[in-house]
Amino acid sequence: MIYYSSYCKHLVAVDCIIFGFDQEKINILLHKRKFEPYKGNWSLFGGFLNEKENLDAAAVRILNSLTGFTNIYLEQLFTYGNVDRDSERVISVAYYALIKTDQYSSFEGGEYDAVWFPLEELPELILDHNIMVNKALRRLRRKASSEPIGFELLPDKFSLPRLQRLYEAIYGEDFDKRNFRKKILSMGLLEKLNEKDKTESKKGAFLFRFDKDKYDELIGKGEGFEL
Amino acid sequence: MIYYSSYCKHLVAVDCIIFGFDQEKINILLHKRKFEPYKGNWSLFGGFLNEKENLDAAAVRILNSLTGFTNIYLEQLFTYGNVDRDSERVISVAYYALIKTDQYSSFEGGEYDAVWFPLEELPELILDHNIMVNKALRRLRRKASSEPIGFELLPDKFSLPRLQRLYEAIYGEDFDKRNFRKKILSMGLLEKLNEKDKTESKKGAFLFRFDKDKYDELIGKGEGFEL
DNA sequence: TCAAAAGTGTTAGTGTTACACCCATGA
DNA sequence: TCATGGGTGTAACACTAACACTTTTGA
Repeated sequence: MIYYSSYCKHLVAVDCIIFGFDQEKINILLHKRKFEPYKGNWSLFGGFLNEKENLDAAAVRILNSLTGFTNIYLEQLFTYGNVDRDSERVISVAYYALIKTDQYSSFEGGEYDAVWFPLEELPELILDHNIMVNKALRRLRRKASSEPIGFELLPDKFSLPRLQRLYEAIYGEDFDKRNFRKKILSMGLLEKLNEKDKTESKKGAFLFRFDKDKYDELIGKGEGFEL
Repeated sequence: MIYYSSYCKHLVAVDCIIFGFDQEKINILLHKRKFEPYKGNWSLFGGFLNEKENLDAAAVRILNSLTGFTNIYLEQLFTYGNVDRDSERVISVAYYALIKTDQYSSFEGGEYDAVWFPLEELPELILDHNIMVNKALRRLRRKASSEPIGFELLPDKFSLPRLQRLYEAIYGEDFDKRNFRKKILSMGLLEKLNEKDKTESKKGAFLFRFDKDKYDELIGKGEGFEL
């Protein structure tokens, strides 16, 4: 039985803000739009929702088809629904993604024609995409201090100096090395490995791994991640 | 010029979670659905997005047409887009609203056929509306501690005991009276009036008013509300 | 041997929590 | 006069922030 046929229907798009970390700063992946209108201008990765497709699934599909990424952290951000935000009336549901860039190293300039831009050097984007990026960044900052999403931007094994540089990049400020270690280790969520990362120093820095099981256990007890 | 005509269109709905505070507990306003499907079942207040209507405007319109409320706090919550969430494929953008219930006192049972339910006694709602309510409550809890949205649930003038009861209701736990006062007053955002509320005690409690100008000033300095 | 990054503890200060009594008033 | 809720200060404790030197090792 069809009940809602008298109501008007709308185009629904999904746009993805993709964050990556290159050991030094947070970057956003952009590409030049492939279709009209605004063809050739810098844009987030977006597409339209299909007829029998869950919203989250559309985000995964669009991300994969435009970048090749699979199995990445993806979270709904906000829905933009002003009538005049695009040349036609389109509702856009924005998602943001966190990429472990080490898994997609030789990426730039490849088949996907995507370019990483540092946060401070973003070009002008089409439509309201700059606004979306801003909101995504605020969300990333908030979430990174209350949930362990930062690890989604790092390889599975990482050194503490690298983790610290990540958080410094996210918040745009420097932290004290000793205080940072103390706090992050005191949560008991990092497993220290018997390996070192020697790419950044001669001495080498011990590698750690985020312990998801222990995190789930803490969540069960009403505790969790707090930086 | 029309570019997007080949893409499929979708029904887009707006659903509103309406919070109120009755001096004792947090309530949610519900009504029995007026149309098929699920007619007669408990439901949030919802409707469909019109053709040339901003998303926020639709939320305002729907809220007003179903409850008579005007000029209330309204914020986008989340967008629900699973294919099977309704009997037909409908994308629903959820909003939550905070009501100063004193402004709508003789409301229940009136022309709008709406009923306030305490949080702990919610009935089963249609579709994914219970999930929406849960998410709204989590959002309310998070926001109430970092932004002065609690005042949207109180009359313009309120006593500190009442403000405290509000926060206790939101978080479901009791706070120490002296610590609560100390913290909230130390922000310097409450203006003490020369009036007392004598409805709750013989002695009477001084009334305060939230000072929005001072809050905006603090925000400009990078500070703000933190409970 | 030296440059460059990794690793390590302590202290002062700040904020948080816990706690008990007097006050004002209407019934 | 007494029952009810309003209003007030302090001390222990926990957490945060500031700070400097030693270690390792490849070049």
